[in-house]
Amino acid sequence: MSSSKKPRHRVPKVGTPVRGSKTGRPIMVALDLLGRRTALRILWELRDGPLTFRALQEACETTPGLLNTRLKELRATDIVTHADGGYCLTAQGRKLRTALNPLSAWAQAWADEGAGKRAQD
Amino acid sequence: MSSSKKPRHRVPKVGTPVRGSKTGRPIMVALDLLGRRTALRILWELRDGPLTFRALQEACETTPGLLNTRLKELRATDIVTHADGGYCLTAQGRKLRTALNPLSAWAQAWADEGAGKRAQD
DNA sequence: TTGGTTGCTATCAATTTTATAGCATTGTCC
DNA sequence: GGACAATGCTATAAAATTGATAGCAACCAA
Repeated sequence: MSSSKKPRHRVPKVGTPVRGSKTGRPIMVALDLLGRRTALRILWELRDGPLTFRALQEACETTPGLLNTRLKELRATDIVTHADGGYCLTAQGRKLRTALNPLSAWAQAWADEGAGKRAQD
Repeated sequence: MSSSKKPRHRVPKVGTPVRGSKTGRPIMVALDLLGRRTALRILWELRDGPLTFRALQEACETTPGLLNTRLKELRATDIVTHADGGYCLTAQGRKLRTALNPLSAWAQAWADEGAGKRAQD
């Protein structure tokens, strides 16, 4: 049987509709999963190795509640795991982290061009 | 003078604190900006050229209110612009889109491995 | 047994997002 | 000149998510 209390939170899953997309296409699922607050940040902070729940919480400047919600999602999707020394990236997670490298490179260039600086009057 | 009514919405800006980060480091600003709902999706949907407000809204499966909020942010940060035929990516925006390619490649591989499928019992 | 650390859960307020409705242009078409 | 249709939004209220804070059970060490 599958639990009796209503789920107030659902983990994105490939092949089924996710928030903002009815198709369930992988890229959409990924965009939903990674588009949630601090999801990308967690990936980023785990880049140099495992961190304990609390260390990760401080690194991400977030709250235990949200961190735990995100960790459940990232663990359920095989991106993060809770190994011996704390939370760390799985093989898939490391690949994802690598796939994010161009993003940080872009961010730096973007900042250098002053684009972000012109924002917000 | 700088408007008298209090701003209920702020656009992330390099060098100043953003949601989830007090440092204002470019990567953090980018993670905040792109970590907001449908932000990445908008970038994705504009990959093949300009779309009108409404076409973009349908493509992103979102509402005018949210779309408009995101567009303001993306326009203020020089990632999206409203040219002749509708909304489209700026030069920076196109670079960002390119920087996201590895992500979609990852998403496909991730899906193929069935990782996302195991999620959410 | 007194402390510290870790990994959470519980509550509640604040903010964000979703769902709808609708309006002021602008540009056809007849 | 109407009668559309399309575009680019704004407005409003409800639902969902996030942020802040408190606190607890398990474990380890002194």
